[in-house]
Amino acid sequence: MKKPVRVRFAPSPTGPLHIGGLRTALYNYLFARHYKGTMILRIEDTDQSRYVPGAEEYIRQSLQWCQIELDESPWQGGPCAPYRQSERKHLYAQYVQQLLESGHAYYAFDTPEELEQARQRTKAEGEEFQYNAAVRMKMKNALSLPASQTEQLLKAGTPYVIRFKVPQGKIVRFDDLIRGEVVVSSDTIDDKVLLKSDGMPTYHLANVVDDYLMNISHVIRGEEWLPSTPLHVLLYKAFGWESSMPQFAHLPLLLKPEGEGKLSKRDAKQYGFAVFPLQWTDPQTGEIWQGFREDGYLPEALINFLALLGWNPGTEQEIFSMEELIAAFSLEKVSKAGARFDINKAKWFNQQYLKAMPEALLAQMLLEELNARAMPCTKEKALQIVQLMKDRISFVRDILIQGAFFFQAPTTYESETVARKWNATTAQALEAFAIALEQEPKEFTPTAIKQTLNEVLSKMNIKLGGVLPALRLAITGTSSGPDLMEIIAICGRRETISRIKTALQALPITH
RNA sequence: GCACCGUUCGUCUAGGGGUUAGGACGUAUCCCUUUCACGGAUAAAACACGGGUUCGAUUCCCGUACGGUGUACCA
Repeated sequence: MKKPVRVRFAPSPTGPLHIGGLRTALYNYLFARHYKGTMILRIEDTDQSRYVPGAEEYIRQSLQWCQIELDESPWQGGPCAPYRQSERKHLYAQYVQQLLESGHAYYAFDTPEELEQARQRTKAEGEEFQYNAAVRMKMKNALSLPASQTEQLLKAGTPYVIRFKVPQGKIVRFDDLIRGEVVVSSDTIDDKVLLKSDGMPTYHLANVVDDYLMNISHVIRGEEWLPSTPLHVLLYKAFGWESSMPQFAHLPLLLKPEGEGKLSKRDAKQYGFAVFPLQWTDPQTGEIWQGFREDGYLPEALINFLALLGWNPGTEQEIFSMEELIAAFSLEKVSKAGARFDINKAKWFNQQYLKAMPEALLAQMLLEELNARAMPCTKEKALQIVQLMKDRISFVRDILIQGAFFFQAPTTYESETVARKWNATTAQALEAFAIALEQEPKEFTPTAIKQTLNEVLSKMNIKLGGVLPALRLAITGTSSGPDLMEIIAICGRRETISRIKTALQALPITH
């Protein structure tokens, strides 16, 4: 009997959603949709001290921007509501009580200071402190203390935590859908805190209880959870929920572009690219973190890029729509090793999506960029520019740089091109061309312009190739770009003449 | 330190007991374009190392090295 597929993405609202988290959400979503299952979002806000206002809303907007749809969440509700762990507090207390009664958990009264001292002591001996079977009887808890004293402490309102009593000498094994069988000795696991002194559960308790209560069939999460999964398995057993335990799949991490460690927000600053889907302003420091959206990435491109970072269908297809990803996705094809983050590839995907986009839509995006900069432009002109530029850009914004001359006459001229391509002959030719343009009543299309230019040149007995670079220089200030006749047509007759005249005055003739 | 996970071109990856080890990004060259880009073509570029198993290992097993993650009353 196979359980219906129910997966969850469980971020904690401690800041903006990281790109690695976004990929985890994506894989969960693809898996859910592939199996016609349910995609759930659960907010893991059990650490009140790390709660960041706005983070939850940021997560919502990021997923929405990426078209990752949710079936159940705090924002839309669902059969397992509430979906915020802070609102489920009473449930955890109830379940931890069950563990207390069955002897799988115990009260512990060690203060943070005492624990810190114990850690220091063990560290001095060259080892790492573990609150486990070997030391638990030396600590201050319901196991080491006489029952009467425990009762007294509780009655006196002494702060306590509830710890899991990890069984000794047990072999814990589980099947990871990506990594295969994982085997760990229970002796390497310590007596983790289940319920904190503020009455909130830790991640370990909360995720097990909630996944059980929400009928989660597959836990798809980052590899950083792999070491604590044996503990979770032990918890399922202690609760007697082994038969309904979800299957686990631990995703490889996203690594720094170079050097060591996983991708962090610091890398964003260092390498100058975004690691967050949307721009984020830190409410405490006011610091601004760039986002993929604001950097000019299309959500489809970001998703395509992210999907292929750690997963591959085994074919040579590179471009995938969300529907295609859903159809092709499987956990078996997720790779095991961490993937280095390469922003170049993301750029390439964006370029591909831009090229494939309807021109009218591109024109509209260009218009928006221009409006944001108070640069006037008509719809028609934007469309023409886009048609000319779409194959040469990775971002719509590139048009403003590579095609700056569409919006403003050049103020400087590429000096190397001036030196090589600007001379007395070209200047004469351009002057004649300008005069011809003034007199020609003809339509101002690329072909007509070219004809006019050819007529002028043939009269002067000058070859087209000799003056084209100079003309381009006068119009654009550079030596490269799309078809010059097209550019001139877009700029218009009057502007073209004006630019030629300006150049003739501005550029000295040295040869 | 201990535990767990991993290791194919610079990067993302395909493959899998016998292959010219395939693709993509990036890089280089050429073609196209009197420019540049796009596009096309070509090239350089990889199975971490050492032992097994085997007729044969990049592929399977074991070590080593290296890397990653975890080791909180954080998630």
